[in-house]
Amino acid sequence: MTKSNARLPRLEDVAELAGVSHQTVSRVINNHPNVSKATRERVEAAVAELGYRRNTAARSLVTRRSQTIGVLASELSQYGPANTLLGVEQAARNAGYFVSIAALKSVSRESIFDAVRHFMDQSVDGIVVSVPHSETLLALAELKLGVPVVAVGSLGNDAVSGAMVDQTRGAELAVGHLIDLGHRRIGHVAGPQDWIDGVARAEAWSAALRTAGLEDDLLMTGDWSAGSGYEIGRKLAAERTATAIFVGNDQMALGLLRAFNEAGVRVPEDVSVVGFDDQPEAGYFTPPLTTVRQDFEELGRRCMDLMLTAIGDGDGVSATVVEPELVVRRSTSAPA
Amino acid sequence: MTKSNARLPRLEDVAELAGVSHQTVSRVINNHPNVSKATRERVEAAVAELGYRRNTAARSLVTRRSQTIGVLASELSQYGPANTLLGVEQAARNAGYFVSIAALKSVSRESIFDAVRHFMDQSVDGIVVSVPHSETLLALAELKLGVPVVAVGSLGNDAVSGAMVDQTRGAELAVGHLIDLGHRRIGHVAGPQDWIDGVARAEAWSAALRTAGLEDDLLMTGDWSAGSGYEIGRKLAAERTATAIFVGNDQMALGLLRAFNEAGVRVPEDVSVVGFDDQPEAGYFTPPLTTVRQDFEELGRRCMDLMLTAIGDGDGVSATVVEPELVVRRSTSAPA
DNA sequence: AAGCTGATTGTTAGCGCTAACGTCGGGGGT
DNA sequence: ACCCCCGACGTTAGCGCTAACAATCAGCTT
Repeated sequence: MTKSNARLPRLEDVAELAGVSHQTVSRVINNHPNVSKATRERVEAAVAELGYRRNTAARSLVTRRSQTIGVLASELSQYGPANTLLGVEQAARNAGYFVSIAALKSVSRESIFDAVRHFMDQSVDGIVVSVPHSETLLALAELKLGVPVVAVGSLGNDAVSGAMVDQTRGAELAVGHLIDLGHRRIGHVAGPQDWIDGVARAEAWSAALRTAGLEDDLLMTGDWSAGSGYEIGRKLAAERTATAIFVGNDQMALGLLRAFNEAGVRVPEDVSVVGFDDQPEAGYFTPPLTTVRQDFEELGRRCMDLMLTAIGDGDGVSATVVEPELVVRRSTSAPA
Repeated sequence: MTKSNARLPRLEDVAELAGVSHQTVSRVINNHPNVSKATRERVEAAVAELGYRRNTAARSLVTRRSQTIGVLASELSQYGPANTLLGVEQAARNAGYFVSIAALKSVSRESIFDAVRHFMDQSVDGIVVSVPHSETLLALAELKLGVPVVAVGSLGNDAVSGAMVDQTRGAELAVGHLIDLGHRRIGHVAGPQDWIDGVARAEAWSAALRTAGLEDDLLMTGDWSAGSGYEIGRKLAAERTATAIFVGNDQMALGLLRAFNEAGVRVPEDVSVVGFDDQPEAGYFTPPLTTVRQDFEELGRRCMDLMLTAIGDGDGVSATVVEPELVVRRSTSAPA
């Protein structure tokens, strides 16, 4: 790190210092077996002395592998996607990979292709797709791009592997909790229905209600934002048909709480609210939100595990589904 | 994108098809001036026909530039840092750069060095540092690493350039608003004092109060989290010395609101609260939060502007300070 | 008409690395 | 004693690209 102007040392320089050929140095660097202990140590000493670091570009050129994983993400400013990225980054760096990102401002066939092209220009060794739009997977499957693709938030398809939090289980936890409390009229504020998680939660909510012999007719759809939750909350406060609401994420739940508060609807006395995600702030809403925790970092790590196996240097991966967890706080109680 | 098994076309292939030398193709690709219109068009046609894309590794090897910007970030799961990254990524991709990230789980000399080494291994052309710890800049200045560094959230130093939101102005806006409303006892919940923004806001709060001839003795320090805001809020609710609180960020403000609500302290009737950041949820807190908006994406874009000029292909940049904006909602009012 | 200029194109030599193959010697089997 | 094999190295040939220089040719000038 010190010498800023001088040329960086190459294999050749190390070889000279160690009194071997550059190829032997390469072998040491790459942990090839057939190097005697003595030479290995001598080379390692030379590497240390010169502060040698291998040139990624040269290596990539010949191996045709860039040691880089591309992460294609949307909604990166949101808690879930951001933490997933964190998990991926951590696992990738541990495995010696670089992480290149491309954020999508809007999800369209065009923008996806553009980002993928960006990654191919970089010859990434794999792409993690954290764009939980149903459309995305289709778009990706369409262009067969010779590198492994791992999808976040779905189990993938025949062309793409995937890691996800068990949405069905999560919705069951939420709905089950409400049913256990004695609620019979349980509504759902769903996320956009072109989002994988949005439909998954809505379907699981519906299924859980039917299984319990309850009606699943109180369904509304937001756009994940607190604002949309607020609008829906106002309607809900006016109607007062449900005694409990299962909301698709914590942010919409926040909007709901706000609307209920304004309308004089008490939570949980008048209506119970359950969120989804358990973002760090959820425990400080008014009232503290009962919600379903998703471990996004773990999700990201799992993605990277899948990626490594797909690329070929993986160490064998077990599960692809992360279990969610119910966190009970003070936005739920038995109905009046 | 179609041919997955066949070798990707190289300059040579394009050259052959166009009936020119590979160097001429290179010239076309790189927009060198001295190429006749006819050949240029012929080459471009060949490029299009073969779907040629230049090999980054080979190019990097010879030019010693990777077309990659490293973004060193911490707290990526938070609204501010995440959006800054978004701004950087967008600007970088527009300028034809790749964005590589390294997230810091904890900020230490060790972890910073590690991440920087990671970037140097990748021969990044520049590093954007979004780790608003005072310590970070020192650590970075220490190791002179032959590439430009741009710091987010500070104006940098002699070795590092920087882009920031005008924290002083932001704090003035917040405190000024409270003073205008008639408040005389205005407290501050600061962020950690080893964070640049944390001290900047605290100092500006203090300065603004003194200028107005008011006391600046009501200072408490949190860790940016809603939890810490909650703890502080409980104390504040018990003491009831201040009639208004300027909080270092929206999340701590959320905790404060929660604590006040529990303690029966009404906002804004009993005490006014101003936050900082204006994250999208702030408008849906109970009550909706008056806060100071920071345009993080713009901040990220500015960083990239600075980076481009530092690297040398910049188009001349004006300001490095982004103006904050006061957003008045319902958590502030005149004192009783 | 000879020579010069500048625009356009081609040729050559690496960038630093790894894969493939060549070499060399010593130990074990016969 | 001979041969073969295999471990431990070295040598060679690119990977695909760009920089630097060489070559060619048309259009001028004198």
